[in-house]
Amino acid sequence: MSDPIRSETLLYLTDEQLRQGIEAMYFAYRGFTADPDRILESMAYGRAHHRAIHFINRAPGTTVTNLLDILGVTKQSLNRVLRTLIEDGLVESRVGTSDRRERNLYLTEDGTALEHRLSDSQRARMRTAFREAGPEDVAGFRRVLEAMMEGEMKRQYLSLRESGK
Amino acid sequence: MSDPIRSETLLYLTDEQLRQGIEAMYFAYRGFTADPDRILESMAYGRAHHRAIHFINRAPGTTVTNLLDILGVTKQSLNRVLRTLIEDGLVESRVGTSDRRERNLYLTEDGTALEHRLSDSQRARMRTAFREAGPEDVAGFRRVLEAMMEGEMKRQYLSLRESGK
DNA sequence: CTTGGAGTGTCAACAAAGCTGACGTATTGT
DNA sequence: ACAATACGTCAGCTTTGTTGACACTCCAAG
Repeated sequence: MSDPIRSETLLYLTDEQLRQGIEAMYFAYRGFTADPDRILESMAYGRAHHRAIHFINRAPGTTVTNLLDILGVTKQSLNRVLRTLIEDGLVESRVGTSDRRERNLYLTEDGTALEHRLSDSQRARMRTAFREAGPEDVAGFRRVLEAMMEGEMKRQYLSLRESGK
Repeated sequence: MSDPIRSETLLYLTDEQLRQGIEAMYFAYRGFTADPDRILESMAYGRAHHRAIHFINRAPGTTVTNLLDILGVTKQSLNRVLRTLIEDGLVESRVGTSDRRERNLYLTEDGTALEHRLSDSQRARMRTAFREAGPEDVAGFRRVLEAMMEGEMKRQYLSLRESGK
């Protein structure tokens, strides 16, 4: 407290700084979801469909249980979303080869097309923000976000990150 | 493209890097809301109540219209939340002094107490993440988030930021 | 002083997306 | 043979968002 160096160093941890971080997170997340939301609302879909499509594309052949773990919702909730996507021909559900109780999920051609539209718009905003900020800031952005995740989610994030080529 | 320096510098803008940024945002936001959500679910409240309480605390005496602008919801939706908070004695709605059509919103003692519980838990996580990352990373985090906001929301964020002592 | 419009509150009806609980079926492994 | 697992589905409830309509208060301009 009386150490000027220490209090200087820790200025970024004041309640006011933390509050600004909280509000930044709130407003930025709204920007983050705004573009896909606009595309989705023109169809009969919502954010839940987007999340399912994203992670099926991310890990083709994933099982329903795996998707439930990643999304952290109940199977009833996921099933409602998944059913419409399958009915609309965006997602294909194939009986598992090794374990035939499982269903492996894949995007169809149409599903892939929608995924591209959605992720293109989201990446465009992310790219603009990243370019505006620069590589150093992006590294900091990533480190802070990773430190903010809960244990189990962080594990899943890192495992997706690792499988990402 | 054929310039090695340029392609080196722009490596952080590859689609894979952007996708990881998107997933980091998704998982981090869930961590970000997890603690307040746990507190709120024990009462009859949800995230919408939290947001109202946060911004009323942030700008005491704010009007309903101002709050609508910040939160980006319809007045019917906000009104439902606001009504329960007023009934439960957490928020006070005073008739405006200069313009008596307006309602100035304030937290009561109980409202302030709940605000503290909520923001304490959220700040604790933010503080841990900030400390884990360090001041440079936090600056980057903030700059990227600001670049990610939509125009109108960024305006509101900056104006809150400015009024923050 | 009247009148138009802004700020607010509220009613009804509806939708998206989460939840719990219960049950059925197919399949697997012990 | 039987218990456990993976999945699907029915029914019902909650929160939080949406439209549309209407009433009231009040300010300001004509």
